[in-house]
Amino acid sequence: MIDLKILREQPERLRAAIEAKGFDCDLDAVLAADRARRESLREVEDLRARQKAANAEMAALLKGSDAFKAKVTEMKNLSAGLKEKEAALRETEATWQRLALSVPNIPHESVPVASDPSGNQVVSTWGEEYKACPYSRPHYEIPWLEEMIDFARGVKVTGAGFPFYRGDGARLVRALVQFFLREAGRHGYEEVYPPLLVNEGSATATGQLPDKEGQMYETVADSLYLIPTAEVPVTNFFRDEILPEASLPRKVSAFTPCFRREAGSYGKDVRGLNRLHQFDKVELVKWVHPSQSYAELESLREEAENLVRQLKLPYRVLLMCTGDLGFTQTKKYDIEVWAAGQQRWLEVSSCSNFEAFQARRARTRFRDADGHVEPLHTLNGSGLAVPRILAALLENNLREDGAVNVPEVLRPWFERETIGSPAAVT
RNA sequence: GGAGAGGUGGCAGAGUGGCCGAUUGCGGCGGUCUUGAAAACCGCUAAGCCGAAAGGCUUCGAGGGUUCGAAUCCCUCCCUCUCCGCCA
Repeated sequence: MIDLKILREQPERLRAAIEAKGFDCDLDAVLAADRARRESLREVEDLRARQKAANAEMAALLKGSDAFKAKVTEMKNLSAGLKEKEAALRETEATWQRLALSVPNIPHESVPVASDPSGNQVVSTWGEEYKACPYSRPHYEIPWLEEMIDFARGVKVTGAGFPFYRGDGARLVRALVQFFLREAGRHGYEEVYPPLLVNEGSATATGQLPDKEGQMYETVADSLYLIPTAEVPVTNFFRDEILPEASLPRKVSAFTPCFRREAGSYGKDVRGLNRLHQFDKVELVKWVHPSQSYAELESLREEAENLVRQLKLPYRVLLMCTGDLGFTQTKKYDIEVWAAGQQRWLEVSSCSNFEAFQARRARTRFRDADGHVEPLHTLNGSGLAVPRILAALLENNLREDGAVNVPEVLRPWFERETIGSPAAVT
């Protein structure tokens, strides 16, 4: 939800934001709905005030008296009028709410304005992009891959995009998750294991609803949604709560599977592990004081980068342009690792600031020392998403003999130095 | 899943048609007293919306309804607790 003050006082700022993000949103309709709602509200409140005043009078009157009866007759009329106005108000409120939820968040001034990904800025790179060599290949062409990641059986059991991880593959997933969570703990994040299904209110607060229903799996009988990211349940942890200012920043990490329908992206990057309907991710979420959110975005990005560096994967950081910003975000960094086999970059983390956009929808606020209550700022970032990391590890660490080196930092959980040695191939 | 009991302010807990945004207690904040503290006493102690302000309105799980008037009566839904059944 955008700040209503900005909507009313600086609509041009919003118009520019909508334009820069490339969203379709009729701001004039929103403004008209806002005016209609306020007018309608005034009418209703005026009548209710008169009704309440009459109530007090009637309470003092003798029940059966003529004066009382006269009042009842008078108030019957008023009540009928009020009922009509209330019905009208319900309608204007519903329209207003639907429209207000359609206004996207405003990009931060430091975000480059551009309509397509060519406007994204590479802000840093780490490690070297390996050139393709005679034995390098995309992970989905490694001969023994199906031993570790069984796509065919996943298709049989569920459908495309739901692989089985087996043996070393399953263990590698677990090792990565353990590593990510341990690092998050070291950075002061409280580990949380959230529900994997959320209700409509939660999905609305974080911005998945309305409009993006198509991206989430929905349960038929209970109107619950499978989470597309832990961001949804975790950000809603403090929904409808007021936090003491002294408790900020709050930092939570969460490992969960994520479920995405990816409607409309069939045929795009769908090979192997590049794009799945179910994948594992550790998500980092922060609730911070508004004055700190951009500093917190930088530290979040740094924490995510640190994970990739420890895995010794070459990566680059992109500052996303306005056209690549989501509906809810004001500023976003993507971290992409280099996958030597495919000779391309794979996005493994997305670190975003939402300012008060989600907090307003979720009614998560903080109270300062003077007792003032205001929405806080929320941020989140992947730390990290598993399958593409796995893909990059397989491709970058593939040796001439066909085995893959396992990064040093995963040893506490993986316990071996290589996987997929030629001997394992059958 | 079946039967029953409930959902009221930070917490506990009154309130069964009007003067109830709501008695009271606890907790929290401020003050008096005290060398300091405790105790005692006094005061304050919800959020949202509308409004330039004065002020007004909303909210007693959610949504409808009855009524001149609903925390209170009716309906639907959600949730919690107890018992039974089932079950990882």
